[in-house]
Amino acid sequence: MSNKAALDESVHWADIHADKIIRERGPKPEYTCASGITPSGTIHIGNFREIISVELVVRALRDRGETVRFIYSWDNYDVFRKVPKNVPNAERFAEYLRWPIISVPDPWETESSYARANEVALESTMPELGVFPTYIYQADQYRASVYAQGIRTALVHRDTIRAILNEHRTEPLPDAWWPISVFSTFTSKDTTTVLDWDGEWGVRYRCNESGNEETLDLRSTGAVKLLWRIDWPMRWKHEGVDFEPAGKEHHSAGGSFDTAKQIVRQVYGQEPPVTFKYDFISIKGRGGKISSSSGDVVSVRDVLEIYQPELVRHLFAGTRPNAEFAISFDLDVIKLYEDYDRCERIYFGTEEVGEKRRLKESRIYQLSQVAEVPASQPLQIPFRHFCNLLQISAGNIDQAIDSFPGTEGISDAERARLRTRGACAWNWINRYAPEDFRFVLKEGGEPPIELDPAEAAAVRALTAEMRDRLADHDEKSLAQAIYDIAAAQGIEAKQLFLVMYRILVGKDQGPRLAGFLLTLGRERVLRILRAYE
RNA sequence: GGGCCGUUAGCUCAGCUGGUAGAGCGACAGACUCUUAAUCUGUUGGUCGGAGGUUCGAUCCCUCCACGGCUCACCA
Repeated sequence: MSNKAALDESVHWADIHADKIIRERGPKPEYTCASGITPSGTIHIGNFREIISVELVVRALRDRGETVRFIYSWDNYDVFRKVPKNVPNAERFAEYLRWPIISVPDPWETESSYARANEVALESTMPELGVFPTYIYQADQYRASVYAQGIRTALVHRDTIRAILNEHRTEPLPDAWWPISVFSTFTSKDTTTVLDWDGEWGVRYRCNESGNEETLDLRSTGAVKLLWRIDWPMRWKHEGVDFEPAGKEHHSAGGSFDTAKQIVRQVYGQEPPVTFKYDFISIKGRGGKISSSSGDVVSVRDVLEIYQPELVRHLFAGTRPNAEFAISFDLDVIKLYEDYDRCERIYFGTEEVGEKRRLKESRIYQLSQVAEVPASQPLQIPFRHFCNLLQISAGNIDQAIDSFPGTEGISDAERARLRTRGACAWNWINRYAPEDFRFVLKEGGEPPIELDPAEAAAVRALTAEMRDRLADHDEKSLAQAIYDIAAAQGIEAKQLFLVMYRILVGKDQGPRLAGFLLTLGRERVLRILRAYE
């Protein structure tokens, strides 16, 4: 599947777009794929769709032998417009309104700025997901006057740009409109009025609060910034962007992508990048869109605590970008882990499916890998079973792994992956699993529960079975033995199950008993049952 | 008002460049004298939103319409 023919046949959206980029942009020694966002709030899983979409296309291009530059632009020179709800001491932060977010202190007091805090939260999770963009910080770029020429070009074509923007506006932009904003060197705020431009590098403005006026040189100042709708096409030109997707809010006629396309052509003399539109992601059970300003968001880290990295990639690789989907933390988690495991078995041929399905699933599996595809099928511990093993081991992940048959000889890498899955399973059990899924194993020192004579005899018989003949049993035969014991004592099997669960976990139900007893093992079962012998 | 997307079995959705439809779940039946949306087997199930058009042939292309949703028109 890694050969070229298979890639050409692939109908995966990442491959289709990779082919489209090569076709439309022509052969290039290096393709630039861009992504970016404003770190003006917690970066949530919806924002992540931007990065992962680019990542998957980048992967597809590289699979074709292309060299790719993957850039991620943080617009940390954006304006601090409102104080998010999740910020401590919110009232204290009101004074920073209209400052560039890179100049707003970190409310959590660990990073150099509010913007940086949001950036770090995301950047720190990307390596786990196998995503390694080159980060570009807009504030650094502007402050170093890297975009001076791009700004000047926008000023030269000011009328063209205004006309383009006016095509879709209700109110036309005024004559005094300029494609730039200025951060006052007196107050740090963007509450300024551009007064004039000298036709070269000089921009004169007035600080609305202090009343001061000043002329800045674009080649040396960092205070002048392009407005968003112009900043975007300017950067396409500056970075030579070949591909950049965008959220659906940008892709309507008159939206920012639409006007950026015209501006990059008419002002910067370059063709707009290949693109596609991606839809929003919602959170199942919470309803509605994710709002980063409300503070109640699901971050990438939150998702990684329940879904191992391959699952996260699988979620996005397996869904068309223009389809909305809801991420969920309920019982769906089990199904999604099962889906991933099936996808893996299909890739390795241990589960038979039709050829079309196999090709599709195989490609999704490849794209879901954080690094290289494993050489052989890794050992799978089903998520649900893992949850049971972990509860038996009271959360000891290695112990849970060791109790699973076949884990003796696994490689370090394989064990590492299982550990990650185990951590997710344990988090899920403790935070999201329905009560029915949870249990705490008894130790054996508790006072015995009351049993009638028949129940007591059945429990004794089962204890003896575990002590003397466990080695003879597999799950099926042990299950049969349980029935036989119940029948011999004249009680319903159901009653014996109930009693056993009460003894073992103090609840009326639990994992399927025969398998459960086998997993617990002779020693452990006998310890819990010793008061009933 | 502009633009985009969707409308396929009860539900959630697949259906590459056109050759009269598939999966999972559900429902129903049976099996397992046990259970973690239990598992297994089988059955059921669709005028592919509507009307035209192109074609030997359209779920798939074109036009129009209906319904649903999103988005832009302020900022980013």
